[in-house]
Amino acid sequence: MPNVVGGMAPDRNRRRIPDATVSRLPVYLRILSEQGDEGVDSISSERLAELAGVNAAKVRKDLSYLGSYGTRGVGYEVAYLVYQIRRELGLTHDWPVVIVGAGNLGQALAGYGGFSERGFPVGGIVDIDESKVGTVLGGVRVRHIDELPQIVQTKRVNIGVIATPGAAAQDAADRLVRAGVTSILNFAPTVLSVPRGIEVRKVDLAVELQILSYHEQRKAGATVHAVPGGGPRSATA
Amino acid sequence: MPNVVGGMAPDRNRRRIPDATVSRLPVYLRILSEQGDEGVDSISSERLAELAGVNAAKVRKDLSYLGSYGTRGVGYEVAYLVYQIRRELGLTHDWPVVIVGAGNLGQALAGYGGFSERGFPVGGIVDIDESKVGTVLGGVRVRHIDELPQIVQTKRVNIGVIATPGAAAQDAADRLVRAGVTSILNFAPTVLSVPRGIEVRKVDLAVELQILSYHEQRKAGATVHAVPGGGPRSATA
DNA sequence: CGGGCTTTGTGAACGTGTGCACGAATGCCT
DNA sequence: AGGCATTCGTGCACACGTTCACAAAGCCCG
Repeated sequence: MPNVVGGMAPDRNRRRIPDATVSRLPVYLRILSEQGDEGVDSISSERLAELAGVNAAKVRKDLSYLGSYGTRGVGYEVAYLVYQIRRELGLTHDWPVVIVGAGNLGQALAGYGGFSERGFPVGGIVDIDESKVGTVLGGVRVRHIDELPQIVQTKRVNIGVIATPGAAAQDAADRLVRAGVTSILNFAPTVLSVPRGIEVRKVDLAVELQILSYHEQRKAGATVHAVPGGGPRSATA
Repeated sequence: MPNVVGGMAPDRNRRRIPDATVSRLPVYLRILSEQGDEGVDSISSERLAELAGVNAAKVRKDLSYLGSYGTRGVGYEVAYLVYQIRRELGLTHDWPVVIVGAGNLGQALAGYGGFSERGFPVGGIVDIDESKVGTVLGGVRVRHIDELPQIVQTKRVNIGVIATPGAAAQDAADRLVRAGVTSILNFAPTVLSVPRGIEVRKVDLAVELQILSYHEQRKAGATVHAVPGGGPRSATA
């Protein structure tokens, strides 16, 4: 593991990478992979920044956390950067995921090929509804949620995806945690409560749309000056 | 309740709400709506914070931006807060959306009822593939992408949803902007370049999974204990 | 009616993230 | 070989976000 770079403290550098940086590394990775495929083998922070839609200094600072060095006056070697980022993100091997919920979203996720393609093969899909069990989605048979522990163990699954209705999400999370999953990607519009050490990320469609709505409303409000009924008419209690 | 805030500047309070706060308001709104449905009519910042999984002081500061005041010693009136947040987020009327891309994801989005339910009815779905045109998804007929301007105009659409493959996303964005859309929700793994004033939000499955992967990899590296399913079986370098 | 209890609203401290600006390192050209 | 152009790495200042801590404001009870 210590691929020592000279006399500097080797692993000391591998300490905490800021969250903001971690969330940008996948973007850099995708761009660098594309550039690599196109035959580009060296890239400057400025070019990468342009492609990623961020500031060049930010790119350099982000990359500096990797301990992966570029060459001054030249830039970064694309292949080496790709390797470093993949390594830091833990993408040197596959992470099978298990999907809970075989409804609309679960089906779409299972059918979406980009999952396994990017190193996250669907190790299983489960649903609580007996009538869904047995159907095949994206080449994977839907199994009953009670089989979750078994799936997680045999397939060495660390990541669970919750694609249930909101009301069922907490139960799904509990089951996932009990089965041994330590990271959860939650598509349900619910705040999950999980034990310490379990990583949860939320993708909430409604929240995103409502944020956009806020900005739209703001634009509209700036234009329209005299809004009829501008104040709260009554408490409506 | 004296909801008429006497001498204070009324609309002066409509200053910029911090981004971080805007992104939490939808969460508060959902929780408050649920609480309201359950008959709760007053709630403290502490309780709301617990349900939202955040700090109580943060809740109070967030709500203070609304200019909507609680009652000291008591808490916030649920119905009034709901009204205020909905108003601030621009949710007092519907925002029809148009979906670009009738593939796997587009179909799932169209079929997902929660869209219209939450005030974002699907005003149209378009695809560039002639063979998809005419099929019906979630009660909406797929039309050709060339009809985008017409759909946007007649349905008064401000928000576009990109559900295309990555390679087609920039073109979709360009078409949406040309058609008059000013907010975009992008599901494609691509950094979009859009004119100033166009709001873009990104939902990237791969990025989320890779962030989780990072944390998993980190855990595995820190605690190397031989629990089955606990760590990466081999580094596979 | 006043004291005590509760809970808000917010100033201030702290932590995180961003962007500039510049020294340092490297390659290239003469 | 030396100078020049380029680009990285990073110290620093600033902006933004979070959390604490406490005074102010209201309710309740005796």
